[in-house]
Amino acid sequence: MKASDKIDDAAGRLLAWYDGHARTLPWRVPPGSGQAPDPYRVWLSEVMLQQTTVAAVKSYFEKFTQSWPTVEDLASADDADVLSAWAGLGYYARARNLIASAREVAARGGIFPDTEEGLRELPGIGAYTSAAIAAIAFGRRAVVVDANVERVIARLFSITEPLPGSKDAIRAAADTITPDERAGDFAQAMMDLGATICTSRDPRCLLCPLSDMCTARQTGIAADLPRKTPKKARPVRSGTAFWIENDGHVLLVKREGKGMLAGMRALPDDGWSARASGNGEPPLAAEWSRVDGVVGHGFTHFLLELSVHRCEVSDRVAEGEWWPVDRIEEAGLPTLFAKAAKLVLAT
DNA sequence: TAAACGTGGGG
DNA sequence: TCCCCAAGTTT
Repeated sequence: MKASDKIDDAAGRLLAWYDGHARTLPWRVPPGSGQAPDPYRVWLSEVMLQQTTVAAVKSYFEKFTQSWPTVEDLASADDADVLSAWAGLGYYARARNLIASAREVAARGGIFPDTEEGLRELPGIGAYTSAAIAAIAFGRRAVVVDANVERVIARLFSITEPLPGSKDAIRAAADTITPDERAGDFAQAMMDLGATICTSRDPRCLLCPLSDMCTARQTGIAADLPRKTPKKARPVRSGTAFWIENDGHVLLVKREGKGMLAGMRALPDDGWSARASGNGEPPLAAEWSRVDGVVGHGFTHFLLELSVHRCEVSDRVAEGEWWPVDRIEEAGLPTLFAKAAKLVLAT
């Protein structure tokens, strides 16, 4: 039986609201259109949307689907082209996992797994994304819980324990209102409600189709939920990037490993990291000059103040790609290094 | 379990 | 300006 009689028709209420208020999004099939969603586009959009706003994703989704219309197209692309196309979107492990997943799916004939369990085995697909794809692309009932749903459910049921400790309780509550039919529409309706009505700050309860069943609204604490455990302060690190030029070309390197910006093109640097500032030592002996100004950049877990030093060399002795300076915007630099390049070229 | 992992926009 | 936050996953 449901948690409460009052909440019984939350799904019906929400679906009716969605039929009239669904956002139009490039990766979305309109409710009631009868079109079958393309699992490739659902998957691609869901990965891009992980911790990333709809506004930021739109242009990337268009670019990717135009360059690679099918999962086989993406699977056969060069890694560097995919990473370069992802540049600026952040969380670059997503792009590396995207390539790996595309190749796995292509190897299976281009057919995506159609269950949560099957999807969950692809790299870069976790609890949320597997549920979302199973529901949206394949119509399977799945409890889809993202940050929007956490917020809606915490308020609807007045779950006051702070996140992330309340995740299990929130998921259990979400389960009680998840319908067997129209699972994909329901998931997207919850996310649209969270994104447009049940917003983090200043929820617009007067427009909410569930307002009369929302216990947090009844007690006036909706805007205070969900509570969250306080975050740690971010340390500030400093570092240096090096702009090494030769005959109108600048030296770019490929970042190794699996950590920060791994796999991405970058300027050489002095080894700065989240743990420690850089040592300031340039990668080669030359007549260096410091570029005026500093690049401030906020990562999730630390802040970086990046200085830029530049030099002109007569021989291309260093390891890396010599990239035409006047085409630096096509290099697919992560935002940090794009900012550094901009600083150099502004002087 | 907690930390690592990007970025841009809004209040 | 600064802090919070966004369709989370991996280790």
